Amino acid sequence: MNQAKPIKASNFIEKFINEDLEQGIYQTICTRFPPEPNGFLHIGHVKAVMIDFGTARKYNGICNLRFDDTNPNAEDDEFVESIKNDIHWLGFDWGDRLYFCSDYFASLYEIAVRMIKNGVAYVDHLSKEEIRDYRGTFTVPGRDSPYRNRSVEENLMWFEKMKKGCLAEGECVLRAKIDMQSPNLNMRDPVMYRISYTPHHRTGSEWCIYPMYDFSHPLSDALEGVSHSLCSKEYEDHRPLYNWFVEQSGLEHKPRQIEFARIHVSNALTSKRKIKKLTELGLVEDWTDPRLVTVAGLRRRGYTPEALLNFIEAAGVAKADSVVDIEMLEHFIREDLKEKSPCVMAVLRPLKVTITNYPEGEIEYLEADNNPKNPVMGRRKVPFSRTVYIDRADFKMDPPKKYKRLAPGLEVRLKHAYFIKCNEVIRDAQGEITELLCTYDQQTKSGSGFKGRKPNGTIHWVDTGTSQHIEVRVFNNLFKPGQEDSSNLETAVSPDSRVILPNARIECNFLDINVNDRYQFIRDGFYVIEKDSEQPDKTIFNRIVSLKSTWKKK
RNA sequence: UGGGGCUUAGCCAAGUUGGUUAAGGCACCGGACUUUGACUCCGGCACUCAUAGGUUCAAAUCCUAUAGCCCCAGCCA
Repeated sequence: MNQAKPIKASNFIEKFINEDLEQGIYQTICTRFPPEPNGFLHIGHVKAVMIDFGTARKYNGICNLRFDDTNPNAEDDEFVESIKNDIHWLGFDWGDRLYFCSDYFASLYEIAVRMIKNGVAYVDHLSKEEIRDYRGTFTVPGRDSPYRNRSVEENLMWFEKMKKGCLAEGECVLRAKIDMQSPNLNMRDPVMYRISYTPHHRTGSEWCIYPMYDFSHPLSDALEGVSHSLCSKEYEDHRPLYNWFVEQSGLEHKPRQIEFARIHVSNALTSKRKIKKLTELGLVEDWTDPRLVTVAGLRRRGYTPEALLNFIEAAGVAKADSVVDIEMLEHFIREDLKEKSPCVMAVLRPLKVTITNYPEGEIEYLEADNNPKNPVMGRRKVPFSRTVYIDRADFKMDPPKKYKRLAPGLEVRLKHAYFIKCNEVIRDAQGEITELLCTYDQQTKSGSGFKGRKPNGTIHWVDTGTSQHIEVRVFNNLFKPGQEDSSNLETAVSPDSRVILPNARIECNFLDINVNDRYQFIRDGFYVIEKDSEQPDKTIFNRIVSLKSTWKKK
């Protein structure tokens, strides 16, 4: 396909791609998303997915999903399934281009043999410790291994033995012969193959030698015809090596590696290692815990793919180290859900209110918009009677100035219903407020157009007779402020990171309740429905994110 | 310490073939509106681009030096 007019670049990667296209280095764009199946995807991977799949999509090219499964000690099928599922959920598809590096083991082996024959690879019998020692340091150049100049025949023989399983783990490795004096440590004869008898999740015991990343990755890219290998910054040092292996392999196709900075989110962990640690310590349920920024956790929490994608796009692609404020993530889920999710009334901490001048036994049905911003979501009937619940947070004995809720002697509007005025407060023996006695004003009915006076605010409520009991889980930041980088995760995790409110009540007359449906609790925030796996009949509302502000002082 | 990167507001981030008042978003602060203290709307928010010099009529953009931060010494990826 001829790219006569370059697509407008929205970041530096696309600028490079445009240049390559203009110079005719590549005709079509092919990228790849190369996760190692050793954990669940998290928000950081969403960025990579978006860059890899998104760039391909933008250039009308293709993106391969390739699992970098070259280390049998870490990988598992459980993770390849979750990764595939998460990518689909995010809205991307690899079509029939699902690859595994392990599918290339035979080709890679042949290339290694060819490199031995060309004199650029050798079998080294130095121990792990000796190799480290011979590698030198940042300032001290490395020394050649005594095995570095073995004959091709000898190397071939030993490599054959490695492959056939005649040798023990750690006995020797295959190394690239480059330059032990290089200022770039990656070029000091990197290991290409090591021996491991751990069964591989896909190839079982077929192989006992496994290629290292630096060798397998560039060649997998070349084998697949990848034009642009987009990866994170820590691989910048590896680029010369990447190019060297492509060159030495004799493969025709020459992919180009371009690096970008990973995304970090404040007050969240975007490290697979640390997330894994949290699960192991039992500080979170598992990889799908809603407090985590794993894709599965965010999904359970109620985040939508759109919100995640918009967030990543807004955060941008650059090369500077950065930490994006988690408020930005929250902004995008609010924005996405604002017009999508129905507004319903719920009280998290119920407080009984009796409307003393409302006829006993009478029930009337009030009209309520399901979403005032989005009329196509329709309306619903809300039952109203003499006794209702409001939220304890909406009543104060001694209201501060500018308080816009209920207090003794003050009048507020019950959303969708009437003005009520608080006349009396009832307490129990412990002095705890148990009930409010109020009167309502019939002429202030919602929709009546009453303009006679202004209420002191609008609060939400549910009917005592018809509201439904629910369990609400409120998720706060997993970490105490500023502690997210703590090496001691046990003390960094906030005990308030998950609060369970067992007595909450919600209107029960709205639509059908389905798992994964999202609702706005008026004033309180956005919630998603989850079923308790142990008590499938129990309805749990997980808070996705709260509304912007509550009562601000001053 | 050798090598590789990075540095524009509280947080991200455009802008880098040098040329009028340095995009946009998040956060924040005013004000309007309001049957959600939400939403929406209007306004504010970098005389300055890590620092110091230099070149130029003109520099965030070019040159020089300095500082700070990140990555690399796995038979992990």
